[in-house]
Amino acid sequence: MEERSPNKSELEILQVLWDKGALTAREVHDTLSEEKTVRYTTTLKTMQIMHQRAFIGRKASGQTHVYHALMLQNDTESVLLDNFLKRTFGGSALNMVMKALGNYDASSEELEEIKKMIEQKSALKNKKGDGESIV
Amino acid sequence: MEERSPNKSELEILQVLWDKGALTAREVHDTLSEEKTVRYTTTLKTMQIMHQRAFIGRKASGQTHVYHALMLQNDTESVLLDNFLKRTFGGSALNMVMKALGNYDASSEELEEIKKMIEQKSALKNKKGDGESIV
DNA sequence: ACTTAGCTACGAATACTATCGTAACATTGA
DNA sequence: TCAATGTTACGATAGTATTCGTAGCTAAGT
Repeated sequence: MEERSPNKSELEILQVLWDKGALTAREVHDTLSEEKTVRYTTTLKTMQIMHQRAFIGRKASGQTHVYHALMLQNDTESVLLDNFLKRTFGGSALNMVMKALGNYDASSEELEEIKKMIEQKSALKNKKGDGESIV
Repeated sequence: MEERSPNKSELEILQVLWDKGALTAREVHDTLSEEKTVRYTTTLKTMQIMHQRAFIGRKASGQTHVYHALMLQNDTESVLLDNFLKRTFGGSALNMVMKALGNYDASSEELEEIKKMIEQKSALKNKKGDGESIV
């Protein structure tokens, strides 16, 4: 089995593919180059490894390959979040959320969005508890 | 300069020290051993490196050393959170908080706690805006 | 035909992480 | 005294991550 998560540089590449869809190694590299300096063969090599690990798929198009993400962004983020949570906050999502809220400045709209989410979850919780037998 | 953050095993050790205060390598190792199997010299070696990196301090006590954390838990968690946020969520605390809320089951009390935090921040935001000149 | 440019494949160097074994020394108890 | 035990220090190894250079192939332009 040995299913693993993407490492730092692999994640960067996945994010480009999630953002822009299917791309050649050259296109991914050009995008990454806007952020950091790196050789083309480095990007290519990393993508070849990712292909081998089945993180991304590819289709031949003439002499080049067009790559696409095989991992879902949502799933990957959840796994990474869970790992990070365990590692850094002893698995307490509450602690992390509270710290995030404390450390970062959210706009009123964002705060409202989070509040809505919480009220929704609270409502669901009450509903569940209503008249249900104890399990 | 080259200030770095603790890696996985270093963080585990820091967490023990944060939790229990100043301890010998043996005591840290015994604590870690409850969770995973690892040799004593591995723990010691890691702590020696951490001492060299000034992550932890130590005082001689007879032939042994008593170690204590030099990094504050709060600061370290914030730095790690910030790194993780940038790396995985493109720096969007909102995205991460929403995903955490969606993925993990919080108790009513916890949801209430988060809600309180949000309302507090919202209030502060409105207050700030009130009658202040534009900066 | 030949040069240039772009592509893939892959070996290799480097750094970081994690782990362990061994040596050297001190302490303690029989 | 001496064997057993516990401690520090540190070299060595294995695995992972990251990066780059080179070789070989193909397409295109001249």
